[in-house]
Amino acid sequence: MSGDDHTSGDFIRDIIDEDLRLGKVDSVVTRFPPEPNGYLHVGHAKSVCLNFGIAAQYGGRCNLRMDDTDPAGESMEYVESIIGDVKWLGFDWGDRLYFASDYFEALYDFAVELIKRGEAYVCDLDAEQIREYRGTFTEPGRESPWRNRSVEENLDLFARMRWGEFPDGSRVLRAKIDMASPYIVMRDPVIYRIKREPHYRRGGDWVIYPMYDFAHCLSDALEGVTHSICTLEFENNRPLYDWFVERLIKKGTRPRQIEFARLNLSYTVLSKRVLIELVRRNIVNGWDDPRMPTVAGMRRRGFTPESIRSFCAVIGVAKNDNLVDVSVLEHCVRDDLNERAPRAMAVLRPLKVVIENYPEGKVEELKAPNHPGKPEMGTRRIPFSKELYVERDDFMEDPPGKFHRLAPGREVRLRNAYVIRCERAVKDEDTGEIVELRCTYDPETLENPPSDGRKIKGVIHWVSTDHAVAADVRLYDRLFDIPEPLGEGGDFADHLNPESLIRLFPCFLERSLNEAKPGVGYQFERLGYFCLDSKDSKVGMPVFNRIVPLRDSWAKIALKGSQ
RNA sequence: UGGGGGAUCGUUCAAUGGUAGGACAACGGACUCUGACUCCGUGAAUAGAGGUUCGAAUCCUCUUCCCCCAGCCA
Repeated sequence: MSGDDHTSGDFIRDIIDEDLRLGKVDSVVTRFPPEPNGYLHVGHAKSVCLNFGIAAQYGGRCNLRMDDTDPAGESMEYVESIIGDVKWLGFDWGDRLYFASDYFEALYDFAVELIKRGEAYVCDLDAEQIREYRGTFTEPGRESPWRNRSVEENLDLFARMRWGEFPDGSRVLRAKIDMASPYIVMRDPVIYRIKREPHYRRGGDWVIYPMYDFAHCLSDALEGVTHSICTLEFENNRPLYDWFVERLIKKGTRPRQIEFARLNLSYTVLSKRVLIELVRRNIVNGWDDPRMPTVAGMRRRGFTPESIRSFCAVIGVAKNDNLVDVSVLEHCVRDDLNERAPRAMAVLRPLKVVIENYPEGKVEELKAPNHPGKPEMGTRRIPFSKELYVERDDFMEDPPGKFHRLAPGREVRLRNAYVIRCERAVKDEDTGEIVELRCTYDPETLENPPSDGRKIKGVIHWVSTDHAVAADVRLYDRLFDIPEPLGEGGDFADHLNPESLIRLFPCFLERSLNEAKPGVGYQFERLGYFCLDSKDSKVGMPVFNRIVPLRDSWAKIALKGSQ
């Protein structure tokens, strides 16, 4: 099942249903409002699916808005990556790509209005003083000595702030609310600061920038957003959100903020700060490293947009803090790929096999289905010859009873080909390493079970040595080796999984994989899902990423046996 | 510590006064030219204590635990 369209009610949809029923709103408008100072990750994907999913379900609209009110760290590179990622996830915002930075003039006017109402003032306290005046959780704050400037003076000062008369940090505009409020955010919050940092879109147009609490709610209102969905940490800010909106928005439906719990995923991190650090410290190879939980990383890894949407639907939406196990994500990826991925054979850790009774120089083109459950996906031809590669793991010199693979004297089915019997293993005289298997085949067993009725339990994959395509294969695993790398203090870097990337070379792929395209997942039978790497593949030297391994119940059995 | 939120199988989401259910994970079995997929089955939860009610995860009271807020970040 790869359906991501089951949108059974969550508490947000309940609220919307109620707002609709009571006539509070007559249509639904949402928005996805990233700040372009980093790449989107799977946590953002949850929000994207929520916002766009709700808009689609209610026949409404969802805007894509860059929340670019702090020029430090923001860039066009991030804007472009965000646009590409949301699009790739399968969502469409029509012509409604908006930028908070396009609202700077309107926002400035709102601030002026607030000053005129006597509800905002220019404060000359510096950052440290403002903090001291703010009070603590248990003690109320004190009023700024600049709190009661006249409207005229505030108007004049704010205009001069805008035109660059004052140095950075020397003054701020504050809302005049309540220095004793138990909501810290209501204690005369700063709404404009002076910051001479060029804006990636506005250049040096502005030296003052609005703060989130001021800009976000008003941007929502300007866009006609009805339901402003954000994460739980903004719950404390909701009174301030409403305070601005009530005062400054007179017409139309006022936006309503609803908070939900952000996604946490085990064995990885979804903190923008940490993700940036992983990139900067070269712990990973860029934002799109296939181990990254970024949308770009998952895309390069080979995850499908359908699987990510399905994941977002399956995990649900609530207000509980959560830590979703990555196995859920992996399940969604397998579930989708199992349906769509063509099958192929590839040997990752090759061991040579010589079929002693197979004619020298003979090549048969054997027929293989591209998907055992879907005949409509067709068949392909696979060359078979006297010399093959099989997986080293598929041979044991002295195997336990439950091992259904090759061992001296044992028979297995070669997938899509013959039953072979291992006669002996050839070892390197010096090292004792097994370098080759000598086998015989049963010519009657192509597309047939053995005629004498003997049961062949094992089936292994293989590739003809002369026809194989050499490739570089990268096995990816979780980035961290503990479920919560940011759990109890310490450095997350101490918990990196040393096996998060394993490079295998040379691996041998069946010939048909020469036609593989990046982004298209293949199932390498008995191994997992793989796709051609979009960046590092070269003509003549393909690079394949392992998207996710197949479930491996033998590994469990083997593990138990060894314990 | 003031305030804002939250507690349901191992994890996650449901149940909106009427049989606590699904998914993932785990375990057992069947099937199998992928030890995959699929199918069948098993175990597994209402934070605690009181109260209201014929009946409480749900309503009330108290308690406990967890998260968030004292950036001129978002």
